[in-house]
Amino acid sequence: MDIGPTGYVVLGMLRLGERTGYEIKQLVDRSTRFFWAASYGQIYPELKKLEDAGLISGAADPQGGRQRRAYALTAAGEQALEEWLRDTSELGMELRDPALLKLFFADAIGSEDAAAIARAARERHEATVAALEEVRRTKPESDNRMPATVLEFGLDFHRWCTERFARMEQELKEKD
Amino acid sequence: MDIGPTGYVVLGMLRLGERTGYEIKQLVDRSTRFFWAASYGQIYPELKKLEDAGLISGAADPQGGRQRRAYALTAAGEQALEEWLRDTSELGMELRDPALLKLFFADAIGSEDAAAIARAARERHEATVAALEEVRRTKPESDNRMPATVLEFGLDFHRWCTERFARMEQELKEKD
DNA sequence: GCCCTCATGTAATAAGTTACATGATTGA
DNA sequence: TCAATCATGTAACTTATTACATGAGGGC
Repeated sequence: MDIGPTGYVVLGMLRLGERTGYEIKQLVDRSTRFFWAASYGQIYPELKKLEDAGLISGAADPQGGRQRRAYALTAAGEQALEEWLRDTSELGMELRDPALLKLFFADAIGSEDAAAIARAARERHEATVAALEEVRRTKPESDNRMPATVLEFGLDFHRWCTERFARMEQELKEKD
Repeated sequence: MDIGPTGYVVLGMLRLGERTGYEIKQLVDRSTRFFWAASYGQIYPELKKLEDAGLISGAADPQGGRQRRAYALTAAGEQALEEWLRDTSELGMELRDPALLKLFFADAIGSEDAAAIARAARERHEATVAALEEVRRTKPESDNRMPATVLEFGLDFHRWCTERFARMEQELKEKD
């Protein structure tokens, strides 16, 4: 059996402590989402698969009449996670940006319209910066420092994009 | 019927002149690939779909006994392309980076191993910069300036990533 | 003769999103 | 009481990749 990156997201989140599928989704949404998203449609089946493989173990943990199943990393799961972390052979960043795609073809429209694409892209990155700053503001303390390190990378990344798109916007307006 | 971004890639490539599916794939691989990839498995079915919708028109154009079908943009196709280009409502950049994902969980491994992830990521971006510089070097002349504008963005982008990952690598090594 | 490029296409598979169904608890 | 949140799960769908099959032309 082989685990995809999304499986390791689950493993990684469980390394920080026992969690339910629901909690994993919450965590993903305010942390890895910006460079690796995951939906319920992936998380729940993945939990089942990982348990079958013995990498995690789940236990019913109802709160009142509300059903709840919390999972914990097994020793095998911890080992699988660490092995994956140490493998640097597949680290290709994948970018999908409809804004760059439209700009690529934007000779078909006026440079004012092209500038509007750059402006909209800039605004999106500004919004992401604001969202990440909010995440940083409300982040719980922890002895794990890497999440914060990656968060700073994300902030710098979207700030850079903001500025670069702003520059492109200006250049497109000038060449009118 | 609605067209996805990949359909517009086809439309956009055809706006530059008559092309076969094979040629579109070549073009994509040395231009939009860095922010929007497309495989034969998408391109050929998409060509059929777009022709059925009347946005492009194909004509058999065999070279000797070698079969060949060249497509051209119709007036309706040109209009559809321009409408899509002017719509700035869906410009969300999607990033998927296994390197950032691993770094996020890298508290589970030593900071030397974490630094190795950052180093590998940096090397990948360096390779991409080299690839893009090669593309720039061998680019044909054209009156369309936007492809070059986007290429410069891509170069700056991967250069920035190179430096930022290098910085992270250093910081991880220092905090040993 | 053989390999590479040109050229078209499909089938199987993988990956992921969206929408829905279900139901309990909590707080206003 | 009503909305929001907690909680689990699946089915349908979309999107895209990989691998394969097929075959002609050009250059060594």
